[in-house]
Amino acid sequence: MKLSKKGEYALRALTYLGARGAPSVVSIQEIARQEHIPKKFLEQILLALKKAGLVQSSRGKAGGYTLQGAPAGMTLGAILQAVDGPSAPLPCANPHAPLKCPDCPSLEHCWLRGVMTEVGEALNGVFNQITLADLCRRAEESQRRSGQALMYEI
Amino acid sequence: MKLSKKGEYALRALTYLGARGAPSVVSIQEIARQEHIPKKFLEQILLALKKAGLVQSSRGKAGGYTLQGAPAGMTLGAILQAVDGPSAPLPCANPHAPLKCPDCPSLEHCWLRGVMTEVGEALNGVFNQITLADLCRRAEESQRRSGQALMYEI
DNA sequence: AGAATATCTACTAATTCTATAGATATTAAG
DNA sequence: CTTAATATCTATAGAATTAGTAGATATTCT
Repeated sequence: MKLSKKGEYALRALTYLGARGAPSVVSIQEIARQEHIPKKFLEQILLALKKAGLVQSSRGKAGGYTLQGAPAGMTLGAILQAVDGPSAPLPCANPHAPLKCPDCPSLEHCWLRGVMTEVGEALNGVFNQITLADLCRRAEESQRRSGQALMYEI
Repeated sequence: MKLSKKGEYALRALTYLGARGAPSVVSIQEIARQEHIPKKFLEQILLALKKAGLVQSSRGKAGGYTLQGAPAGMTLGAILQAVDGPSAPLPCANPHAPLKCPDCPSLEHCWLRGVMTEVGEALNGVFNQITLADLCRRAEESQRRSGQALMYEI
């Protein structure tokens, strides 16, 4: 239920990219500075986002990251799964690759499985209805209200 | 989004109580044995459930625990909150007692707050729509199918 | 009095999460 | 061709949370 730091940083970084409007190339360093995220940690996060196909990167001088695709097509669920890995309430409640829970005698005997699979799907539904576009919109509203940059710039 | 062991054990224990039908008194030891839960750990869990008003207890010989109220009135949300404490995606996204997140300059400047508050409420909605009665029903179905006791009895 | 139970507090062990370190590869520019 | 700025990758350390254990006390029934 609690958003992990990885998740939070991923949302901040992607929103920062999204708020740039046209797909511009932004370095890890810039994002880290502006959003107060440890640079080396952000490295790993952006790498995970890249593996998931949510951002593109270019190396070398003047390299950096760019959003891959429109913010409206990038759900909270996809973002969090990219950095935190797939998540089900119980190992056996993963709809795609159900695993026997360590304590259960077998998949079939776990009576929590059915309910928890449904719960997990309902939770995913929540995360999949919110997109990066929503986050960007909110961030810009907030920026307009305060007259300040996204998060920390004063 | 992963169910904690405390949460899982709480659900199992309460379902065990609920499946007894009429509010009968059951000892920690019996629940622990039948559901394969470490006894001392279960102690703490039942104590938390008692503090939250979800179970009653009686001490002394022949003492034990009883459900407080009907299973249909006991939501998954209430159960998990009792053992794991209140939970919001971010500290600032708690609808009742919002706290400044460690990294944020202030509550007002956090543009994640609005979205995350909504997400948290949607997630709570999911947990509050499922009750112990649902779990008991599922458990009994499972039991009928396999001809076995709730979880482990063979 | 004795046996079986719940209650309470403190502590230890295991696991997961967060962050850092350091080496390598790539690219642009001078 | 050298330098500077960047991404990439793997390993590890440090911190925090979760899971589980231990032991003493209080209560109740027989």
